[in-house]
Amino acid sequence: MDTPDRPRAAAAAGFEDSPVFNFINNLSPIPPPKPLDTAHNVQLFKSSDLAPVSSIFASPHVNPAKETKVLIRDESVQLPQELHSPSSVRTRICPSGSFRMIRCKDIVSESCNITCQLNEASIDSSDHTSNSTGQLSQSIQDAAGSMESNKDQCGDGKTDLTMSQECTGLEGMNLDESGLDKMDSSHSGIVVHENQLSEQNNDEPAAYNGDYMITHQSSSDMLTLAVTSGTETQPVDDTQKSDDPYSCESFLDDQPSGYCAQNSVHEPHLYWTGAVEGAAVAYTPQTLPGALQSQLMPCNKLNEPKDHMPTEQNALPQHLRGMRRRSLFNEKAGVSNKGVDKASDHHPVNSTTPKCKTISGDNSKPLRTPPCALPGIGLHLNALAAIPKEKLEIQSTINELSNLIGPSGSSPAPSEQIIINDDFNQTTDVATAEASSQGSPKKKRQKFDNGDGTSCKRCSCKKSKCLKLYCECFAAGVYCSEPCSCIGCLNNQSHTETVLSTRQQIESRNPLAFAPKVIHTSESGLELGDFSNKTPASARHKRGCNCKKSSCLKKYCECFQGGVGCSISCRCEGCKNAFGKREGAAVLGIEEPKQGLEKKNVCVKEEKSEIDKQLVIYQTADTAPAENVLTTPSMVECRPLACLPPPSSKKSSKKPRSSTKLTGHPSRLCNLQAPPKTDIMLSPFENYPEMVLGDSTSDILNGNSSPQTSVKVVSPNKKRISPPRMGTRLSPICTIGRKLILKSIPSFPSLGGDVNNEDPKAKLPAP
DNA sequence: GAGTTTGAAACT
DNA sequence: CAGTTTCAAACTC
Repeated sequence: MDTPDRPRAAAAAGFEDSPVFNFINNLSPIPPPKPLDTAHNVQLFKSSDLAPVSSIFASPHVNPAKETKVLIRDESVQLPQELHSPSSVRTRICPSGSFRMIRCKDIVSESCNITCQLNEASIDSSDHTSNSTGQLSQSIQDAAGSMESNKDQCGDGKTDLTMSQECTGLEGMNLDESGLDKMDSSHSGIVVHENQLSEQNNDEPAAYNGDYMITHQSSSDMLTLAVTSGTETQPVDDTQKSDDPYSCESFLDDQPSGYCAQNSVHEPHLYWTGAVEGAAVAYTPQTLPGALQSQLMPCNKLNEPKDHMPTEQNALPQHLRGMRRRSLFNEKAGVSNKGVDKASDHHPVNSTTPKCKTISGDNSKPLRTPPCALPGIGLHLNALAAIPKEKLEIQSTINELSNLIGPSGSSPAPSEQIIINDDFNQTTDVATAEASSQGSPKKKRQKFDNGDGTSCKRCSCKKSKCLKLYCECFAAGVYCSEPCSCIGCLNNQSHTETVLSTRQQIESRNPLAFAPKVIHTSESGLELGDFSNKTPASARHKRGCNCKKSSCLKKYCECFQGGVGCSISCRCEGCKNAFGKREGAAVLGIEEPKQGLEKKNVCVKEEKSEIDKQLVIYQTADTAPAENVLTTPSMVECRPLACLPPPSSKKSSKKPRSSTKLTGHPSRLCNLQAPPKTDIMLSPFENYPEMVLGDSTSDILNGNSSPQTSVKVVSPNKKRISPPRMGTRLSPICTIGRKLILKSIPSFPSLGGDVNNEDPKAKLPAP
């Protein structure tokens, strides 16, 4: 299977001659994932192995569905983390259906969550562990076997447990992905691995990575499920996800049914679900970042180098690894923190979170979810930033490989990845910006934001008792923790019921209230797709901002804070959002603030220069910033597009946007807007996931099913992929990859069935 | 660290 | 649904 694929890819890419290609051939005997359609892969993967596809896709509403979707995407990205992060662990679904709160535990966990979720969703919602294990056991075993074999390859010499694990994990990841999304898997998987590796070993030679990747791919086909399962059930590595002392601490695992609230990551269901999802999103980027980053990174040239995991990590026990990841995630947030993060990076333990107590189980202030949680959107960025150049390079190499390989198997994935990357870039940009901005003094407030708001936050609530959206912690679906300086805080474990009830109330008012504010995913692509094929940045502000004085150049602006450009849905005035002006709206003639587009139009260019400057500053400030710069341009280009389709609009205020989009893109929008809340479980987050994943999935699906998507596929450049980014780094390769991918994409029928876009949610029965 | 600004969230 | 108030973060000094 694989070998042929690779060759194909290589051939397609014309890399046959390339040493890399040769190397790959040599290294990876194992066939890459089937060329199955990415979508199919996903389905296959899940359906056949894990759970019925229908379950996954079918029910957008249900967390599972969403999760699955998310997972799908995330998997590619996140999986790697899972591998690393034991803590990550699994999301548990609280039998009770209660919410699960995410604790700071770590971003890692989040990422894990994703995986877990996927697993759960696909496999079994009920008992992830037991079930998954049972089902997965075989796959796992297989995977293990393959992995071992791979390990050798991977090992290059470095067969550390971590490595092996990673390899396994990676493989698993890949496999999963392959199963799910080959598309992503190829790249993402690889990337992720690299990232992971990089994390562990910053210095890891590219070669190693390459090997790794290669193995990946090769093995990926086989192991797909196994890995996943491994991640959850197994701990193969870390596994233990929860087991990891660090990772989730008792919360995750221990949490009895009741509220899992404490459970950090895993259970995202309600309350937390959102957070989790968000996290996923956010993290995704991080995790994804691996893949994405790799792609993006290369393109963007993230500078951050060293932050990633120190070589030490290799030696580090799994636990530590988990920590690392966390730290990475945190990094994201931490990126903002910068210096600190960097330091932390080296030492996973520290790194992650001072704020988020990773380990401590203080009741007084529950751990917060690290940036993790949300992420949505944000965290990822950090991760990206954190990624060392080396990694980038590696990634590039990987990309090449992936391109070669990927194409054969999963074209779509790349596109998605790319998209994701874009998102990440944005996020990263934001993060970097934030970091730069936060710079020194503000650190007090530093939150580990993902952008989505999922990150670990510190609130200072005085009157809201941390039970309102004013409270970032609450909004992020995390309990307040020590870092918080809140007064009269009820957002803690001891008031779980109150928290949940409050949350429900808020959700009842606004189902998307807890959804990440910014969606990084490719949604835009879909949405954009509606408008036009050209989708620029994937990330979009869910609701849109209403900035008047900040010109969308400050954190006051959610869009800016989220690292995304303003969209049509925004009602901002004098928008100068460096990540993308609302200009598009103006162009579209959609909503323009009173001030008028004219101004914007006129000023836009000038502003751009300013923005660019800012971006540059950010970049300079942070290592990663380079991305920003790179991205910005793309962003700029994209902007208009981005503006076009606001991903989702909350039901509440911003009518026009949502309406417009909705009409245009019922499928996604519907999901977003009308979150199907069947249950509490469904919580807004569900929507979010859909949003996030949905994008990817939907996109994929759409590609298959809907012409729009197809369009996307056809013209990747326009849509998701932001040329600039691509160009920045990998350009050649990346582009090639894209092309290949794109070509392949059409083939994917995959999810279409599920996704179809239509509103899955309606279908979702709800668990 | 205190005070101001800002815009989202909440309320009417 | 629109307008106002409340709130806490973001920002400035």
